[in-house]
Amino acid sequence: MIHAQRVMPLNDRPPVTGRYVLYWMQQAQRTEYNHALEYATRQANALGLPLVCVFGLTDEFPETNLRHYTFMMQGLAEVSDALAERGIRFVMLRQAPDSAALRLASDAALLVTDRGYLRVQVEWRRRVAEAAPCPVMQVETDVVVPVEVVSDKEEYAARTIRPRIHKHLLEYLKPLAQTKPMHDSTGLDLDVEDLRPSLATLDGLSMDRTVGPVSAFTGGGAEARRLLSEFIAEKLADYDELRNDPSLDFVSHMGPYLHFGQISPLDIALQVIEADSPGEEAFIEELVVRRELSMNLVRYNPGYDTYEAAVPEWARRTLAAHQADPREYLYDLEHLEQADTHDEYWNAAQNEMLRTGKMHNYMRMYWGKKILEWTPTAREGFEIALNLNNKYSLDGRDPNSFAGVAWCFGKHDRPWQQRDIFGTVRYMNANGLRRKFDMDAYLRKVDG
DNA sequence: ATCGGCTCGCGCAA
DNA sequence: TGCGCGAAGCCGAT
Repeated sequence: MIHAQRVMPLNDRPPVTGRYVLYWMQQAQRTEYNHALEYATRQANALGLPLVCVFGLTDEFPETNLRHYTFMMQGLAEVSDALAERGIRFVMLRQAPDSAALRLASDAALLVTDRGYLRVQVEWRRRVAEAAPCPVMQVETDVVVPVEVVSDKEEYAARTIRPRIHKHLLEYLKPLAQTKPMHDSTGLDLDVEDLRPSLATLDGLSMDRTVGPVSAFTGGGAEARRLLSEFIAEKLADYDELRNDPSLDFVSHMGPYLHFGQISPLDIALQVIEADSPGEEAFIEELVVRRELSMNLVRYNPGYDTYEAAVPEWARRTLAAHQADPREYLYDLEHLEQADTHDEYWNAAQNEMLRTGKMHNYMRMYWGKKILEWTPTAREGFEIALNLNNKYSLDGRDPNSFAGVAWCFGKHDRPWQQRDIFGTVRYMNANGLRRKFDMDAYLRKVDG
């Protein structure tokens, strides 16, 4: 079902006649469990019109490179095939997402899109809603509980958002039925030069190619569902106990797929609950409470990517008070980027990200805490951590990335024991890693 | 191995 | 206004 709270009109244009209903795909790059696509299909059927899907492929997306584009294109090739099978024309244009949507909006009776929370995504939608001659509807499909249903303000911590999410969780854990379009649109004459969604198409785009594709993760909904099935069958039962151990592989690996909208969090949640496993509670906590806390941050804090706005006042105060503390180790961006520090665990974490496009969740915390410790100011550390994460992680620039980096600097956390450099911001060290995990095994895992 | 203290502020009870 | 308690820890005491 599609709850009314998922649907938001972005302008107040009166109904117009048109040749088709347009689904502008941007954040939710999938055909399964996509409320926006289903909403668009039902509207098209109600209006007796065919449905067309448009996607704008730009090489000017901030901070992206061949690694991100390859993963995304693997998913889009699959989307293109799946839409064709359902009789829906998929149009990929070499244009910015907003201008691609507007290019086809002129002949649309209605434009439907999905929702993204980053500034650039909000801005694209604002421009489309303003310039489109037809009504524009946004359907929120990349969270389990719609962000504004959970809270109308920036939440302070997981403990404040948790009860607000759980209050609505059952209500939103509802399957989504798939509707078949009444009219086939694959043969529609649209007078556009569209791109073929394939890896070869990337050759024609100008982008940063210094960060290459990874073999550790293949993009696309099929691969996401395969990994999810494997996780549920072999790892979920021990998730609570073993998820933090970086020498093991007891995580779901859903991050990159969620980032590109290649799988739906609702779909994941329903499958995990269906499995009736002891790991359910811990997993839902990560997938829904903590993930949607990061959506809350990006939605309500316009400076989510800056030190001054994203890091809370108490943390900035205590870090500023320790600004002048001597640093035993100091590294610049280049040395950190090349995993060239005195700390073999940190280097391994950085190398894991460089080589696989993903860093183990627990090491991400350690990694960020050490950047804070080894850079001249907390502000510089914050910027370096964000920069490296966005560049090399497949899920860089996700709300989770911004929240995760900010957490290392005190966001969504509480003060702890006073110490040098950190003040009362939570500290982590290598002894903790060794105490809890087989770190030699982690080093072998990354280097092997 | 286990435990308390560290330290701040939100949110609820009163 | 008071009070309990918290996104993943550390450290020293027992």
